[in-house]
Amino acid sequence: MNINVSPSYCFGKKTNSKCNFCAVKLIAFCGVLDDEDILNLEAISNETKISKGENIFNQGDEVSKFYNLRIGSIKIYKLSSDGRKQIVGFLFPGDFLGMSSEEEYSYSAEALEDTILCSFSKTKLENFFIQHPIIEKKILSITNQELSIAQDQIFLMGKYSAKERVLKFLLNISEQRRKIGWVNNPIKLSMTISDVGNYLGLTIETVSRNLASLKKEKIISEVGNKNYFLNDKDHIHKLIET
Amino acid sequence: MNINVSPSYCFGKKTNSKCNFCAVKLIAFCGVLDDEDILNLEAISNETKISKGENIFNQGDEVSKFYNLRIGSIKIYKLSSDGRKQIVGFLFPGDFLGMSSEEEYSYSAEALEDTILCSFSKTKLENFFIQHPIIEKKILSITNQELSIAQDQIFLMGKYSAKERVLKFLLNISEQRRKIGWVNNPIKLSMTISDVGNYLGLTIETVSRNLASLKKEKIISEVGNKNYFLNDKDHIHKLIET
DNA sequence: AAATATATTTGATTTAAATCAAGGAAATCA
DNA sequence: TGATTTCCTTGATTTAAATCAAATATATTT
Repeated sequence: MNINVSPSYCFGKKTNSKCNFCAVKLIAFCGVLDDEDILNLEAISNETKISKGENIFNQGDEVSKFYNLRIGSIKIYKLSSDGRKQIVGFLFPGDFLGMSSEEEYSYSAEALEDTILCSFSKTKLENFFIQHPIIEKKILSITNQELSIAQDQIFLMGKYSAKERVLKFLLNISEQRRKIGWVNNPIKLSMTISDVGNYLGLTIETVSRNLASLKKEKIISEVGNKNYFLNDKDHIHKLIET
Repeated sequence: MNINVSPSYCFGKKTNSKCNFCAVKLIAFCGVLDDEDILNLEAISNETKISKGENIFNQGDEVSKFYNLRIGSIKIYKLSSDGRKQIVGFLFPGDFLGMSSEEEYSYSAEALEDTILCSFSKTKLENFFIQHPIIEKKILSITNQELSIAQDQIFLMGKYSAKERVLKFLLNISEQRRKIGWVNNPIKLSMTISDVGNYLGLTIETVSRNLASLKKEKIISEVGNKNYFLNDKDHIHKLIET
């Protein structure tokens, strides 16, 4: 006998709430809200689907919406007027994006795979912040975390060798997966080697060569295309001092 | 006849307020408060003097205080366990520091010259935030600005040549001086060339050589020790696309 | 003001990673 | 399914910046 527990058969307040069944509920900014407030937040949220390769917004566009990444992954990058491009971060389920200190988005955001986001009108979410200071506090905490990650990236680019950068990148992805409760070894990469290189301040060739060399040294294994297994995490952590 | 306008001879509410005579009042986080609230903030603030070369706090220390830089300048840096050091930012009058997403400071802060800060107990300032949401909003805006600056630095380290980095650094310092209403050309540097190199991901020698080459090309002039004049800002902006 | 220490410049040489080049593997499309 | 495009790997060569080395300038201490 099967007991049907699908949302439409449930009774009570939560019946119509998508948020209560959301996979990233506990790790996203909205996770600090109680059931009642989350319904109020849901009332001002929309679902946005973005196909692989499409942009969510572009650097310089007026900030009109904030987003929460639900399914998929995103690269955020900056462009200079002479056409140089630098990826400044990768975003994964649960991550918040779109906030800026300026009126315009300070970077572009592109989906690395078919992606689903919650979108919020900037003004509506800012009003929600006023009614729910706990959310603004959470956003501040998230922004401080992002700042810390960016500073770690500055460290990496200033002080790490190519091989250390590649290995640290794999460790970071693994750690991120662990944080959101996913399998964190092996890790299947959603970005291209070209994206990895761009992010790490290296060329494609250098990343490829260093991945090859890490495989040869049995520090990592490739267990399927762009699916990497970190063989001895303790040993790897000793290779990369933090 | 002289009219004495020194604080102690003034009448009314503002008489005992140091904040009302503070040089960075308008550019610092506290600038969003009205005269009454600024007195309440002053009540929980203390003055901290730090000598050149001394640390305000160290990476890993428990966060107990937040600071606002009043006079002087600061370098913030990260250390790895194997002793590598990377400067991740320079701070100037009006800048806020000490906030972290963790319980510990995520970087160390050292005074580049004799420095005076306003210090606030973490808990007292956090309580003040609850009473004055406008302040927390301002701090969020400042943190987003810092994040943007960090992302620009990632761009610089990933895509700029040594000469571009050095020139961009001088432009950034000049722009920062303009923002706080200081003379922004020439600019006297408070940090060593070694600090500049560390921050830019270059060696001392490379910075020195590139400064020499910029001088030879008449793009900049040194008008006193570590005091640089940017000769044609429009031209320089064309050299560094943003 | 001299002595010492620290910071900066300039030159010679090395090197890690970039660039140039070409073949092979995946992914996407018709 | 095969064709086409995009992505990745590996090798040869170049190069920008690091390293090594030594002299000079500036700052600090006695």
